[in-house]
Amino acid sequence: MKRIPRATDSELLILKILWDHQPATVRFVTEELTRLKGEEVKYTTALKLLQLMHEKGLVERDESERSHRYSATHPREKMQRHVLKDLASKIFGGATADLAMQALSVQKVEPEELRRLKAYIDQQLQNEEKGNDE
Amino acid sequence: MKRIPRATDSELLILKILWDHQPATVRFVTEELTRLKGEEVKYTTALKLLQLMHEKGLVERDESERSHRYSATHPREKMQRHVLKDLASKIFGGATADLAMQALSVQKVEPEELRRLKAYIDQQLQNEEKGNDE
DNA sequence: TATGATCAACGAAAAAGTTCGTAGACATGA
DNA sequence: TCATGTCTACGAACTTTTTCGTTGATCATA
Repeated sequence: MKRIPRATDSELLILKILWDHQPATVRFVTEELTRLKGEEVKYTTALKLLQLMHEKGLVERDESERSHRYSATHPREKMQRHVLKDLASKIFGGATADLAMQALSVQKVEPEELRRLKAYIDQQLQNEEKGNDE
Repeated sequence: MKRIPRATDSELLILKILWDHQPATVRFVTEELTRLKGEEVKYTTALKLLQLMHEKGLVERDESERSHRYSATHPREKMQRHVLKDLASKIFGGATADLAMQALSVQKVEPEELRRLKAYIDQQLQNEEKGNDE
């Protein structure tokens, strides 16, 4: 049960790129960073970030080829939960339902999505009745 | 429509304190910070942070007494949404319903809370039918 | 084999964020 | 008035995060 290290803003951005395009080379990450940030990011900048993330254990590296391939160590959902938890403790009083509601009001959510979420909640309630814990 | 400035981690912690105890003196914030972080925070450290936040427009200051009283500029919910939005853009693909679901799975949510959330969703769906936008 | 391109590693500078000591203003009370 | 304590302002040291230039190795190809 290893602890997930804290990711900085830039690191989160890189993780997002990796989850979508894993495994990825430094070159690719550099170009994606440039695209997402809307300003040029130098190759060595991306390289350094990935190296630091590798030291921290946030990413894994396949060195079998000259240009290394990087992948996120933790799956997207796990990391998202981790980050949300951190955020919740920081500015939400732990009331996760509040967090969920605020999340919904961030932007317009499609009715279909809302129904999906509702179904998820119903399922949670079912489990509750059965006395199941997570 | 002024832009909300980006808040750092320490600043979020201070905002949380302010929302609960507004308006507050530097002295009070110092003590709360110490309590929340579990390690002593010096008075001038809290003062400096509040001063910087004031410059940024994150907090307002009542200088009518010798010990100034600080308050958060933006209400809790607004700021929470703002931070969530920021986070969503960083690691969620914009799928806010996903964010909401992850939020719910961060920790066990009480059935009552779940029902409250469900009611909220129903209300959203109602509005949808009526063709109301936010 | 020479030339130019690409790569990882590294170190250092720059930027952003945090901590705190010191100084001077003001207040309180002996 | 003098000593003591609290307040704001300020600047500097320090830490963390981000950026990038330089170097030497590897590779492709003329």
